[in-house]
Amino acid sequence: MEPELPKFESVFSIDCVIFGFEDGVLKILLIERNDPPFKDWWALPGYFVDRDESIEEAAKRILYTFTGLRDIFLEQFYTFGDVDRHPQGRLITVAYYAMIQLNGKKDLKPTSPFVKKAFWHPVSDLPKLAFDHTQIFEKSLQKIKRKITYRPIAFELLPEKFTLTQLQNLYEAILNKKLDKRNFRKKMLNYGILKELDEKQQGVSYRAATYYKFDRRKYNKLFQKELSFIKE
Amino acid sequence: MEPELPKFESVFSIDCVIFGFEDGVLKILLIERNDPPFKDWWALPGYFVDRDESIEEAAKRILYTFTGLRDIFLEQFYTFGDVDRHPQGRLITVAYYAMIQLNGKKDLKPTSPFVKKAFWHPVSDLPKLAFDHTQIFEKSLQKIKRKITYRPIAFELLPEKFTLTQLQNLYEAILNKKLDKRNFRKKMLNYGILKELDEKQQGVSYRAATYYKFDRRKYNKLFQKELSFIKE
DNA sequence: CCAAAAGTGTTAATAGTACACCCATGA
DNA sequence: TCATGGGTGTACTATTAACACTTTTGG
Repeated sequence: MEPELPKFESVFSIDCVIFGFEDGVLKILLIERNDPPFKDWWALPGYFVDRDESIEEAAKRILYTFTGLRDIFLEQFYTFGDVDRHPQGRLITVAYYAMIQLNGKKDLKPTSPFVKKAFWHPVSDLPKLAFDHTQIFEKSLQKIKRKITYRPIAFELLPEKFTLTQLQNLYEAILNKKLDKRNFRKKMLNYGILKELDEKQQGVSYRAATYYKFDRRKYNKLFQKELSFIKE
Repeated sequence: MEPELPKFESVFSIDCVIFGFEDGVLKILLIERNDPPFKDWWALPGYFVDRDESIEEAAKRILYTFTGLRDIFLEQFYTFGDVDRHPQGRLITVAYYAMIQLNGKKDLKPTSPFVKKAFWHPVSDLPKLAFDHTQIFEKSLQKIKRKITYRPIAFELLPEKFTLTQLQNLYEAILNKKLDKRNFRKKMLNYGILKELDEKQQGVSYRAATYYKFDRRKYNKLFQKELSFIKE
């Protein structure tokens, strides 16, 4: 048997960058803080991890109590630990990002007393955020820019049915550059991971676009070998 | 002024996966632990972060005291925080990897009392490691496999002067697959980031290979836009 | 002269890029 | 009939993949 060793306590937190996409605009979820430090500031949803929950569980719990959102796939992307990043002492934060279908998830219902409100905000126009959250956001954007080029994570941001133009707008919003329409469509359709639906747009005053669906099964077969997904 | 807030104390640690390359074999640096828990086990170099040092400073300090290695570029790649990953309580660990030129750095001189010895071990044949270090190593390998395909981090593992065959062997060791010699050379030379030297191998009983040097300046110009570096 | 690794080119297939007009729809 | 976005093809270039023999060197 090993001798009895002292127990230690850890204090650490998580922050979440939740991306959504609406009206061709890339947004993230912010909260207004209800408590000091940074009371009344806008911030990323984040809080302390309980001692008996995994980091991911914590991320999910905090996201739920801060926003009412559930069942979201979160991916860890970086850990921030500068000595002076929190006024109450040394605190490290494990940061996660997620991408969600924003439609139908507009009315956010925080139940946590630490949150005054939760809301979506365009990434192109972010104000100064609490703590080092601006830096955390920037790192997350950097990560997803890279990731959408080799993994089809962008589909997470779109509704079940979407048009190719919506998909292209999303890529353009994340990569922050224009793409060629014909080449984009050719490429996306070539992968064979989009299923064309019979359904078309309704009630638009221009030619109705065809809806497509992401075919996750075909994707899984195709991308087991981790191919490059789109060139930069 | 904001009201006085309670201070908190964090306990967390770092672990390092240090890659080296020698005789065509990819290796990592292990230590033999001198203290419980997992006394006498082999482990990744890692220890607690001091309260007034950044995570990266801690990683450098710990690596130095555990191995005698200095001035190494460390890159954070993941944070491990399962509830039961450490027998003394909840502990999260920020993991870093580094790639170093192994030649001339074979005699490792740990000064820390927590370390019995430090040594290089082939990755192809790792024993069971302390804590969740096997899992940490596997994640690091996954990360560098991806990274060498778009960034020339592999050069860090080679001596200043190297032959194209050495470079190819390294890629093959990391990716764990054979590459075509002609295509590999063509591609590497095409990037224009290798400088051919006048020098050739000495004293080999076969045609002497030309030495090359990595041209960091040209690389920086070329890869500002983060191109894809090698296809998988 | 043998063993061992260095070094070298071509071809075919695939993927990427650049580019402009007609189509369908509702108002 | 007009405004709006949907939808389409071709030619060129670049990249990738497959593939085998000659050269140099020391022993």
